Amino acid sequence: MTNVTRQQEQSPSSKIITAEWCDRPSVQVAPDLIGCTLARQMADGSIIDAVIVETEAYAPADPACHAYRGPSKRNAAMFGPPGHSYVYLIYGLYHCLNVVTEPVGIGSAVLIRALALNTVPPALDPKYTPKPHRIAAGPGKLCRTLNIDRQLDGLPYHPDSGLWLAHRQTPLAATDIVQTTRIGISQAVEKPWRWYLKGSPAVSKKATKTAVSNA
DNA sequence: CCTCGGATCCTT
DNA sequence: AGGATCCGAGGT
Repeated sequence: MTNVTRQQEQSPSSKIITAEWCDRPSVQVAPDLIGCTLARQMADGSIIDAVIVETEAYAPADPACHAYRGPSKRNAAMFGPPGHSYVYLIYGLYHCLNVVTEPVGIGSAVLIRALALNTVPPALDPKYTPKPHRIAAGPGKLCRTLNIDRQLDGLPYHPDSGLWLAHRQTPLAATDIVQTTRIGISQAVEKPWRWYLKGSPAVSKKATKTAVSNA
């Protein structure tokens, strides 16, 4: 914890993202998160921080959204306060990390799909890292790299949680963000609710392949 | 209960 | 194109 405090003092330009900032529709928050920082304090106390380079929005009336059919044990965090996490298990072996948006009672969130790491974690199995810049290029991969699982479900994004968000340190032009359709879903496939940082080598594989729009 | 399939990823 | 591997949702 003292490490975290010191780190914040050293980087006054990295302003923490608040719950209020996340209290908007997910389709607004998702593109705004591109270029922002996700930070994670690991078990050994070290801090990994990374630039968010790919996001997807999931909305209350969206059939692809886990909250579409109302609250359940799994998706409870989506109906909780904005600026908290929603972490779930997918395909029995990967986890996915979301930022909850909109007020309590409204089920919406932004899926973090890919990160460009500023610091490379020391003890990561080399067999998972043939290419260092792709270590977090996908929603399941980034959770594996940052050691994120359901223990972190429903926590506020805050240094005290060991997981937090910070605003962009430099402005990003709208033309640097590409908007396309979402990945891996079978419902509402036409909604253009995926955004990624143009030219980033860390966007997920399918995203690079499917890349269209903007120019 | 039982079955189906999923906001994935890696290997054939 | 298929397997790993768990569990929630929805129907019987």
